[in-house]
Amino acid sequence: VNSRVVSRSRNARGEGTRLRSEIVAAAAQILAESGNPDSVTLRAVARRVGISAPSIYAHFPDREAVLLTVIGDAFAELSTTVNAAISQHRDPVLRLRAGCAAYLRFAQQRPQPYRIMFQQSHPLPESDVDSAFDLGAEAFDILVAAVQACIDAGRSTSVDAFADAAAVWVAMHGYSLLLSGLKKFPWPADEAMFERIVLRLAGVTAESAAL
Amino acid sequence: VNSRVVSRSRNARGEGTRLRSEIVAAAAQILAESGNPDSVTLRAVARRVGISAPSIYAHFPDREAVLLTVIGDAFAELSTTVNAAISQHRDPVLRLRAGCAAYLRFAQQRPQPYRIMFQQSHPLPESDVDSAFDLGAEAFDILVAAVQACIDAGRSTSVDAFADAAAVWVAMHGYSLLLSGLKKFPWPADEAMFERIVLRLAGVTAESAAL
DNA sequence: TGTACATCAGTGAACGCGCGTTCACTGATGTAC
DNA sequence: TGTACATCAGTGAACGCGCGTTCACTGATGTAC
Repeated sequence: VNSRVVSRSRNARGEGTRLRSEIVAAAAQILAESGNPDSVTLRAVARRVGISAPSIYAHFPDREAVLLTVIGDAFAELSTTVNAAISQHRDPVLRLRAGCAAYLRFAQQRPQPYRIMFQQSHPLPESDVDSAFDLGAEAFDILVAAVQACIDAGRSTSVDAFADAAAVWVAMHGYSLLLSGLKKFPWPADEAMFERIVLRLAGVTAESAAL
Repeated sequence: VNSRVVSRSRNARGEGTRLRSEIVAAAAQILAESGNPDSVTLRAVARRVGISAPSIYAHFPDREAVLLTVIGDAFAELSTTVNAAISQHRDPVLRLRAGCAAYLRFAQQRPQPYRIMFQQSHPLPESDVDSAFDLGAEAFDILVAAVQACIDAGRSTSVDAFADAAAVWVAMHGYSLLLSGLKKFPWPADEAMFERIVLRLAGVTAESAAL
């Protein structure tokens, strides 16, 4: 048993990571369809992937770890997509607009992950809530900086970038959730809402907003 | 068996309604503690009330009906409390302030029912989603009217009461959820947020807001 | 006032189900010699 | 090139659990006569 010590760590043979990502994708699908983390069961995931449930244990210690990966991926994607949108512009108002638009787009396109990302409901252990919180705080700093850049450029009347960024964020959050949740509500045009919950709350001056 | 036809309907003997309301209260407690409608099981409710699970069937056709009653009660309470707050004032700005403050207070004091009330996640059948929607729409009309009253009194610069009321609502919604969910976030003072997401979005003029 | 009986709230056992997780296993894959 | 064998991905059966719901029941309560 302990004879050969050379040749350590075989390194997965092609599968391994593939199955792992199939598991995560299936879990994400189920979550997107049901909107309920409780329905992301190991057996349901395994059925969708076409494997037996115990196979999942080769890649994740338990059910919670699967869900955590899905949510962590969603955070990473949101962060990436917002950063990409912002960095396409140099004008501070355009950067703010693009970042917020990307945020709202993500929330509309992935309503269920979005909803669960910012929900305290305890499928997550304390340590992971904290790490998700750090990710979120980092993203929020970007928003504060974007508002501050508008102030510095004389394009916003804001006198408190942090508080105004917080207002923009909560408004975007509420709009995202309600827009995807209450489809029957006679929502004003998207641009009208955007003008109010982003530009007005950020104190962007009218002539600046008009570009 | 079919001899006596006189003396119909005995009318519960004291209990009956009492047990029913104990069931609803227990379900509401469980929901408030867990934040997860799935954990409001008939067995858990029965354990808390101190009865056997099948006893619940004397008062509700199934599990879903219990949850529905809890949520319906929460809607009724929100509506009542907001209306009561508004009707304590005659000044339109004060009415708007009081109504919104009451809304935010409700959401902070009953975070879990609040969260589930406005969530599309399907524990509810279509017809009940619709009736909840009607309740919510009615409450929203009150907000629109409050904003319009400010406009009519020359206290708001708003030119679209409906769109501005929608903006106020989504912002209050997002603030409510995030404030109770992210307790570690360094939130600005409550008044600072209130000023932004209610008064500024409703277009209430500075001198009017200052009273 | 007394008694037979209808009514009613509530019980306890049982059903079938889907779940997370464990465990001993199987068969294909690649490597050492 | 051939063969023994370690490794590894994945399986199938089984466990104990909590669940919603059904069903036949029990015993207290109140009413008709």
